[in-house]
Amino acid sequence: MEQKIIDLLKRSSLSITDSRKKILESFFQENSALAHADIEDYVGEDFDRVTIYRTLQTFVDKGIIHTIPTPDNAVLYALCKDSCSAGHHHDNHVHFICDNCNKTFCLEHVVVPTVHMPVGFAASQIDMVVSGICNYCNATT
Amino acid sequence: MEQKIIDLLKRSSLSITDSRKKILESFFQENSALAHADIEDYVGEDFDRVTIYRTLQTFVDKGIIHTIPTPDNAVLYALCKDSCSAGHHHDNHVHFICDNCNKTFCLEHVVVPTVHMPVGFAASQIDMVVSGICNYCNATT
DNA sequence: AACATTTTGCAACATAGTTGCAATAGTGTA
DNA sequence: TACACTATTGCAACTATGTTGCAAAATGTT
Repeated sequence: MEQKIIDLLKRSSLSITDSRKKILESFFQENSALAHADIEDYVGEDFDRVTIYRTLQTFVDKGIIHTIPTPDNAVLYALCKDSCSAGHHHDNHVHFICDNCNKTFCLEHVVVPTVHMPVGFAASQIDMVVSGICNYCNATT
Repeated sequence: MEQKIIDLLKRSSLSITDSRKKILESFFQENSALAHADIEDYVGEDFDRVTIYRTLQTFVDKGIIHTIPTPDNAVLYALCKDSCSAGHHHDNHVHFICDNCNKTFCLEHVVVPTVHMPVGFAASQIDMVVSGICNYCNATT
């Protein structure tokens, strides 16, 4: 894990710092998308709030994570797949929010469908967020 | 307009107050979705910030307006069509955000497509937000 | 190890949204 | 129209979230 994280940082030409390692670790540890507050909880008192904001912004810029829009307007972040590179995200998959456990997942294999736009409208990006019950909650209740 | 607004409030069994009239007016006046700040600008100094928050919440509860999730996580509100009733929204249409003029529109006639969920996931609500260039901006540039 | 460059922490600030409570305005009834 | 009852509003205070400038500390390079 430690090595995987260091490799990822090097590949993105970022210097290896404690906060970056810890924050990336939180994403690999949890398998769902994380809110800023989740990360703050995970890293504990080790790092300043501001550092987390800046680190997340850096990761987004470098294509390591992407943001997810949610209906309740909380900012969520999730790891990008390897195909993402700096400034060129490929996160055209559907995001799923579980109403039960409240976790958010990337449905990597569910591609956002195209829709037919009215005359005059030109689409450049499409976000799709589905909410409901996730597979884990469905299996255990 | 005044009468249309009063009728709408009565139909929702809400008392007719100055702030409710003024805030509804802002939605009928502008044809796009509005952020809290837009409404604050529109009503000026007439009403307290808190009143606007509470009024918007009331309108959402009564099915007069609905919220729109946006990729940059600003809360937007737009008028519901008549088919919406209290606690039972039918806003299953696509929302469009113009990257040029920054306005958000309800594409009432573009229905959110269904997508095939992975095994174990049950979808209950789908939000779709498209960004690009709107018909007005495409026509004038 | 020494230096230049990044990154971090702190303080201060800005914006967004919430809550309790007293004052005010709106509604139905006589 | 006046009254009383209820709903709504404004104020103050508070929490949460996010940003910026600058000095101190850590990182990468030689």
